[in-house]
Amino acid sequence: MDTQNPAVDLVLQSALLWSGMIKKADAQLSVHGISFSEYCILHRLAQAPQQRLSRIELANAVGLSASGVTRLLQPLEKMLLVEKEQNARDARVSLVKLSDSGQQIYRDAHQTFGFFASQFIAPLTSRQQETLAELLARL
Amino acid sequence: MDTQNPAVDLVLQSALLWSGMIKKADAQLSVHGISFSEYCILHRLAQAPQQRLSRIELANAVGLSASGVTRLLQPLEKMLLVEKEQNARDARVSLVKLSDSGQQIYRDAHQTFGFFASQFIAPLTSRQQETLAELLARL
DNA sequence: ATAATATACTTGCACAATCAAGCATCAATC
DNA sequence: GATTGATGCTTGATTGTGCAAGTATATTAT
Repeated sequence: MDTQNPAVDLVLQSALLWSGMIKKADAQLSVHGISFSEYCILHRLAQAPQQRLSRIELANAVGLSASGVTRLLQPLEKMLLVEKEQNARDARVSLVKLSDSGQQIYRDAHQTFGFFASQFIAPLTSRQQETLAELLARL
Repeated sequence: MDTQNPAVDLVLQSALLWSGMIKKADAQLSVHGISFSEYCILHRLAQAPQQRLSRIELANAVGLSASGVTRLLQPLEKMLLVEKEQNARDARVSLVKLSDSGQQIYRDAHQTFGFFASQFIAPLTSRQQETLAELLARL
């Protein structure tokens, strides 16, 4: 892992690292019956003001396209982890709300993922973890 | 972007950041007619000893499955950017070699990507870029 | 009020990537 | 030297995701 351009190496190294991370996370989360993307959705919803977000907000929050979110939500709705609601002010938006069972699944999955994430960054000291977070936040 | 578990936030933030990066890189590289994954393949080949790697080595280098590499190489072979060779010692392995035109395309794409990567990490000072690379290398 | 534009989705189609299964070849053991 | 197991790769079926186009609603300009 070394060449002419250090910026290229840094970026390629990172892409490889995080694609591997997602695969491992997927494996861990599969015991809860959800994928990494689905976990991201639940996580954002759980953090949101009323456990409620529009599909577009969700798309931005998890880095997917609008259609990606539409399709990702279909199974979650069928599993009843998530409910569809309307926005009184704007009939275009279709709000997504975390259901009670959704919250339960999320709590379990969050513990699994939290443990995984901690292990993943464990090679760094707390100090280094902070530094990393700060540096990434600037990009 | 803030919750209970800093490890979770760090990891989710990173995943989002790098998935966005790949999309932007794809857009930049499209002027050369190749995707980010294809650029990664060409890049690894260009760096390799004889511009030659087995498909498995390639898969590990770019973080894809073996079948992913097989399918990714098909268009590259048709475009004649890459050639199939045999390994005298082991008839199972099918080596991939960067062709002359492949090198040409790679050089162009590499310039584009190098510029993009530099811009991408430009918000950090050189010192910070080094720190980031070191931290990521530990993960 | 009407028209023009923009936003929030959804759907059809295409493509990328995976896994599981299979084939060919090599390596190790008996 | 035959069998057993591992490795390298390809193919079929499936899944995830995106883009382009379409619909419905909202907003802005006229």
